[in-house]
Amino acid sequence: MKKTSGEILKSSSLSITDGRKKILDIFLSAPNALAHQDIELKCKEKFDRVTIYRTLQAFLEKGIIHTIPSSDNITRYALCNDDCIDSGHHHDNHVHFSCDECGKTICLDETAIPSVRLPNGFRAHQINMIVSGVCKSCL
Amino acid sequence: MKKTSGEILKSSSLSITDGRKKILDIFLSAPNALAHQDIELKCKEKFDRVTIYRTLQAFLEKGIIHTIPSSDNITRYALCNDDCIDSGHHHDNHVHFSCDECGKTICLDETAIPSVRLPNGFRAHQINMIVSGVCKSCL
DNA sequence: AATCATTTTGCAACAAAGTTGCATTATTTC
DNA sequence: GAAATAATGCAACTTTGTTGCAAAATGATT
Repeated sequence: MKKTSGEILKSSSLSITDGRKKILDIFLSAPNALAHQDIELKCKEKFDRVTIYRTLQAFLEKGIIHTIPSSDNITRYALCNDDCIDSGHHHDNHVHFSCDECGKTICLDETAIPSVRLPNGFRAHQINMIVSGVCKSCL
Repeated sequence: MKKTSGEILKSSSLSITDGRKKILDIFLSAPNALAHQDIELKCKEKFDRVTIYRTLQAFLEKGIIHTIPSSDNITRYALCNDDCIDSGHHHDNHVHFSCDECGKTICLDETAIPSVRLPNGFRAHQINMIVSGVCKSCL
């Protein structure tokens, strides 16, 4: 069962403000990962740019959202799944997909990152896999 | 056998200039991936910032270098291997490693990206895998 | 529900990263 | 070596992200 923005903020011990609720709601209803700019556009003339930056920072620290690496150098954020929030530490072990057609980036929550054998002397802490191509909607 | 910067520029049909040779030499002797800023520092007071941007852009288009996605939002570039340059289209099918200690990013040329099965309706064109952790030198 | 301590927000100012147009200079081509 | 072409440096600008601080909102306490 899906939590509301207020509930998520509460369980992350963040004070509940209009800005945070609004931004979290945007994430909750977004089908894809969002860049800072996407959020800025959706909050047009509502909140300061700086507030959005700080809100995203706070969400990141609390593990509500995670960043998705990209070659185009735009930081995109997506909601972590519930398990991730509850357990307190991240295990976003899923593949991210970036569509060349529509430009959207989404989490393939059901697609686990396959394991990889590194050369001797390397210790892995985190693995990211970003697949680009054509998504379901654009095919 | 290793090509010189001049030879690489020639075979990519780029005119041979001091700036391009210098920047390409930096890549040829670098053990790790380089950000724009790294190059700027190594070219201190030699070339304009804009020239470096345009040179990197040209190298990218010719497939001499490739970008490496990162969560920290810094674009890093690394040489493509010879096969990649010769064949004209990229197949950088190797894992990238980013060290949390020294901050350096390197290509694990010998470590191929494992295949992954995407959900129905998704068509993959390119796959990136970035592993972060502790590298050989920092362990 | 009023008060007070604590957070959060908006503003201004700034820093860093990246882009564009244009005149000058260097490289190719013949 | 001269003409055509391409690359460079400079200035100006846009976008992205950060910091300090005063004003406003939130949460805890009574």
